[in-house]
Amino acid sequence: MNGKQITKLGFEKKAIGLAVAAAAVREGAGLERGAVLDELRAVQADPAAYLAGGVYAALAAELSAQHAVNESKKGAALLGAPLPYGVWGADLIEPGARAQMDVAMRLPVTRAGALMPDAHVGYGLPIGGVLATENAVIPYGVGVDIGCSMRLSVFPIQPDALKLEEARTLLLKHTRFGAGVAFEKRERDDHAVLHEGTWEDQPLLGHLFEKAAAQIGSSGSGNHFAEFGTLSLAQPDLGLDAGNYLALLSHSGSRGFGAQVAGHFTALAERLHPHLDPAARKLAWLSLDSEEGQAYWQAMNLAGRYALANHELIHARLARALGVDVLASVHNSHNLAWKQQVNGQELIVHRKGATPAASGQLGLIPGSMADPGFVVRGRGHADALASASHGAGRQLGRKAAASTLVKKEVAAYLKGRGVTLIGGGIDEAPQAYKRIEDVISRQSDLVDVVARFTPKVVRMDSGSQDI
DNA sequence: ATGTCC
Repeated sequence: MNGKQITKLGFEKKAIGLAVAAAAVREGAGLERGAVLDELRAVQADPAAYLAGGVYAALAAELSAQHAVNESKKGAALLGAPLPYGVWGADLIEPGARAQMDVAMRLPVTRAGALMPDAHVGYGLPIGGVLATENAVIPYGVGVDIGCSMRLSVFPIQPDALKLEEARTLLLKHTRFGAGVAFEKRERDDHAVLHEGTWEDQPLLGHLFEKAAAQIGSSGSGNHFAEFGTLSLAQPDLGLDAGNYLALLSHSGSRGFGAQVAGHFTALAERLHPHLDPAARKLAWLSLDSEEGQAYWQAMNLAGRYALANHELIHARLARALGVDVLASVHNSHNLAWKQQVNGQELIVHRKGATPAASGQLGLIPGSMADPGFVVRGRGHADALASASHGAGRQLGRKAAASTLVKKEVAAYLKGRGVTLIGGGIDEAPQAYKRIEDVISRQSDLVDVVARFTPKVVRMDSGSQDI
């Protein structure tokens, strides 16, 4: 028996030599060439049946390995062209974000998608990207800050009744900002989310519990904020009369806990997809049929509840300090994946910096530290997968903002709008963001504006370069 | 986004 006959049977690479060697043994034992070829065909047809032992075991193992690689490559191949997807505010979106969305729309697990008008480049899926997949979840389709969210509390207080100095003092006393920060031990609050049994369901969660318990109620860094301002209702809504109210708006996420969950599972997804096209490496997914996919789903949802708990504590502390009950509140997550019916099929809808906007659903879309934010009500637009933007969106990256913006101009912008800033890096300057009015105007078919929030006293992380 | 390795 020679290599040519073996190759003709369809054996490849290392399997050729192993098949030749096994055939020589069988011919040596007196078998006719035709019978040996039949045996080789049988091994090829069902390698698993020959793995246990015998002359064909090594060949069967190699064939099984080759089969697994081929299946993996087949399952990881990108579509030749992106599936079509809706884009809102295309004139506001940089080409890089479109290119990232195009790659996401070529994943074999993708079924639908949309790009919101605040879109800009991120890791894997662009910020402002909405992606619907079938039976698969993409850790970087959710993002690093799992469960990043917004909360608004409206108080029974006239906006001018809270003096500037008192607002500053309250924010400094009751919020904590910065990477790695936590409340001092005696200041630490408790929350029901810390008493869930979920923490004991995975070693990773158990390991991260102490960090989560230490950081609960804190706000983090980057674009996270807590701010007092004026909520203006032109018409009665949210259970409130029309008018102006003192309100608190916060943007916070799942802190170190969520970041570690995201890092762990995206690395795991990448390892499980070694044959994924390098262009889509950061979009590696986990099947919801797999143990890993179920573990991510559980951890992601816990991080989502934890992030909302952070907001609840921030708002509870400040409401208590003000000595009032909250009149009305709105909250929404904008970095998360949800099970959602899309064209009659249950899909996994990832929103990475996108506000859920089902028909009638309330949401919050902030502008910047010195620009208005909006309470919106979703219109449930099917092509947008019932979503809207999560903010104004960056028009300058962090580095570009730090190198091009001038402190003096940022200070003038704040002064012109009567905004007092505590902390705040220059990379978060209003000039680093798109104009919120433009972004809102591009999505009038996705949401209706319910109310306007005008920031007055804003606290953010100091970052490396204060304004 | 996060003390940049779970």
